[in-house]
Amino acid sequence: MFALADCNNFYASCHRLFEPKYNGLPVVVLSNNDGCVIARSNEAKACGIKMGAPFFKIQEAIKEHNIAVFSSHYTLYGDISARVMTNLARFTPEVEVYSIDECFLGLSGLEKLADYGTAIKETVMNNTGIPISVGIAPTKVLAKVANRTSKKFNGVMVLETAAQIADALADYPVEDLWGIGRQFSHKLIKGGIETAAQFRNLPMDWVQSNMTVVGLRMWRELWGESCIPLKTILDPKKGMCTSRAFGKLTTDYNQLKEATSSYAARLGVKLRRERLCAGVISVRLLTNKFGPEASQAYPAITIPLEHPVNNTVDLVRVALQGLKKIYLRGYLFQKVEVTATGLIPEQEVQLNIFSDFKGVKHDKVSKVLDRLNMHYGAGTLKMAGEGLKQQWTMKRQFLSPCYTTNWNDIIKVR
DNA sequence: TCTGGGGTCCTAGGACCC
DNA sequence: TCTGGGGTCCTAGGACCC
Repeated sequence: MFALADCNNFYASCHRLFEPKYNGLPVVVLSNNDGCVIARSNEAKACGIKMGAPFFKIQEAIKEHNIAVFSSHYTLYGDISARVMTNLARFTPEVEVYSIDECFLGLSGLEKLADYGTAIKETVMNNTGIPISVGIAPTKVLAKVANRTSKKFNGVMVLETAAQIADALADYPVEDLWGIGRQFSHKLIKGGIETAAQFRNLPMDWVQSNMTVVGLRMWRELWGESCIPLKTILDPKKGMCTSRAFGKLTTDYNQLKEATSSYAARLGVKLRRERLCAGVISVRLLTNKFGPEASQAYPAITIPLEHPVNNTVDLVRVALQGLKKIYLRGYLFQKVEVTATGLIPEQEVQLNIFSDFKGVKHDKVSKVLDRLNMHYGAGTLKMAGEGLKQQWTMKRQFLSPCYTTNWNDIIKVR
């Protein structure tokens, strides 16, 4: 049996944890650049605020219902997530942290599953203050169904017998199944398939040929056959990307240079943290996709490196070479993406007989950079090319204090 | 004015091998 | 008139996830 533990309205709950005056009131959390809604408290959902709604389109509702608004704050969520996961790991050695707010648990050999689920839920609430829901079932796809259904009741649901499963699937919307996205749900609903039960009754061949082996796996899981194992060991990463929309669109080459340098440097920090080196760097510029057709451009370049690296100096240099080649005058760019692929572990990097790699010095500089920034705070020391004014940085108008990452913001208890 | 960021997996098709 | 059979590797594109 599998359990899926899922934090309720996670980002909104994180903010409430430090500002309990918002308990019971509508709260929304915005995406980067305060672009759109990515988390809502139950009260905000009840006000009709939709997931993904652009912030500028819901101003009236915000005012009308007096909804509290927060910019997203990922360091905070990361810290709270770690607390939740640590508590979940006390219940079983079989743990798969599936996302920042979700965790699969292997519950093989256990009895009284409903009681166990309740114990998990209450422990996490007591120890972290974060409300969670627990769904328990023989497969991961069914555990997802159980979890989602549980939110309508008391937050714990076990689907074990064939009758319980059939009952839960009977009116479960097909588009809410794990693995059914926009495209497939559209196709299915057009064909009259609206519930999970109807989907499960489709012939296997149809599912296989229309939805590939991925769809078939999901279909089998709905019949109780476990096809998606618990992943307790993380796969090595295949790619790593830093991409962020600017606070303001720009045509200015110098601003793009600053942003590209800054994103490449950030990528370096992420690579070094995981002790990986990049063999290939890609850079892409993007215009605002909501703008008129004629103003669109997505120039990109992929640059194989002679020598895999993770030091900031080399990464920034290569990324800027790429930018120079792809830059187009006259387009209003909204975003730059810097991606690392061909990742290999640091200690497996081979010297290339034909390259005159002189990165050893740069590697040392990066180590010093990381140490200083760790001690004095991110951004204390950076490359000159990242710029001082940084007019392109993202908008975060409703940022909460850094309760868990800045001594000055730590919460005071009287 | 304003519309997120970071990933995974699968398939088809082309280039290449013997 | 007719033009093999098996592979691997890579990339682009499309689907999905939170």
